[in-house]
Amino acid sequence: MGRSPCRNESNVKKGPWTAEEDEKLTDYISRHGRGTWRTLPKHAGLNRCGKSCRLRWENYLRPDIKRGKFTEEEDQLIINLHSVLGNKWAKIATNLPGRTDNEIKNYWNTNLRKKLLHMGIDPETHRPRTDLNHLMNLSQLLGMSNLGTSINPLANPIGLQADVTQLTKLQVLQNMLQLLNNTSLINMANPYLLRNQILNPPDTFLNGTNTLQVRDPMFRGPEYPNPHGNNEPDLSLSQTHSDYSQQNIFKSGLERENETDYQEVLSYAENINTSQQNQVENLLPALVASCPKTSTFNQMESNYNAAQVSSQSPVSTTFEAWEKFLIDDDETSGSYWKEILDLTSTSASPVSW
DNA sequence: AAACATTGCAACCGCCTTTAC
DNA sequence: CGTAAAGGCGGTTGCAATGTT
Repeated sequence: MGRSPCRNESNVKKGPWTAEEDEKLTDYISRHGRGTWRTLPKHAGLNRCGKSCRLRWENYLRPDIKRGKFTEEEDQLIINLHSVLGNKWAKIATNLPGRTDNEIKNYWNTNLRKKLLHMGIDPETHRPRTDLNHLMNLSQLLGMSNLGTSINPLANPIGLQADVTQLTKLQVLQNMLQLLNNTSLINMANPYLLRNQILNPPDTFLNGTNTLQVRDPMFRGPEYPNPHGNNEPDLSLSQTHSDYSQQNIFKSGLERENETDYQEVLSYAENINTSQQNQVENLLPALVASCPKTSTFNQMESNYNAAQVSSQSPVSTTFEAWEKFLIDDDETSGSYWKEILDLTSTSASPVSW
């Protein structure tokens, strides 16, 4: 295939660009247009290879480049697009005007990736992390949050602690279920598992609402409505990030002008395997997006149905289904959790798993 | 204040795809 | 149709800036 031009040009300069070089490049392109990158350096009086010039122009000098911090909306869009497209930075960049693929890639690796990891989401797969270290951290977090509640139940009048507790519970549960499924380990002695016989592979946990359904401000758009009509942030469970993001990604992302991606979405959606759909119908609701492969399938299905989802009663969201599932028998849930956590901690040695 | 660690990001490298001949 | 050149992309690196001990 084609050679890499820079390798055979031994005398070309490398490393950071000087202001003078920038000026030469900008000046040349503004007067003559881009032309052929290979011949551009010679004509512009630059001792650089064409590739280097292209990179400098595309990632830094181009006049339409947007500078400054990424907004919440951009964050959200990148996360959503990444769950659909994976590391296709160039494709993702086409949906964020003024942002370059390199910038988005760097931002993902330095910020968004860590954000997701902190939330217990695997940034590669967009699914809950299933490594045991993380699981144990969550267990600790859960323990701490319960302790805090018992010490001073009035310390948090707006219920943030309850949110953290609930979220952590959900995360622990989801992680454990996936662990159990991944290892085909079904402990028949555990009443919780007997009650919720889930023998399908983890992908089948997903029932279509597979975007991040976590009550974290990071995942909420500014236009997210507050049903209580006050100025406080809406921490209710009545709407999920899924509802918001599915519309958001559709409106501001794929649908806008990227016809290829949009068609891709539709073609995936049209190929939904109905038997698989039926199979997952009665299973547990999904909390987060899945790996790119299944995520693509599910998210595209979700996007395709976004209009329907948004028109449904807000009560019938996935997150609420989880909440109901966990809280229905609140009096006994404490013992359930104790059992589960005990089981987890005693089973956490590599030998057991 | 100095040494060390971490972070953020521009730039490079190598591979793949597209284009021209 | 085959091949080489050029463009484009994603992974990785190197280094300056910043934070921590």
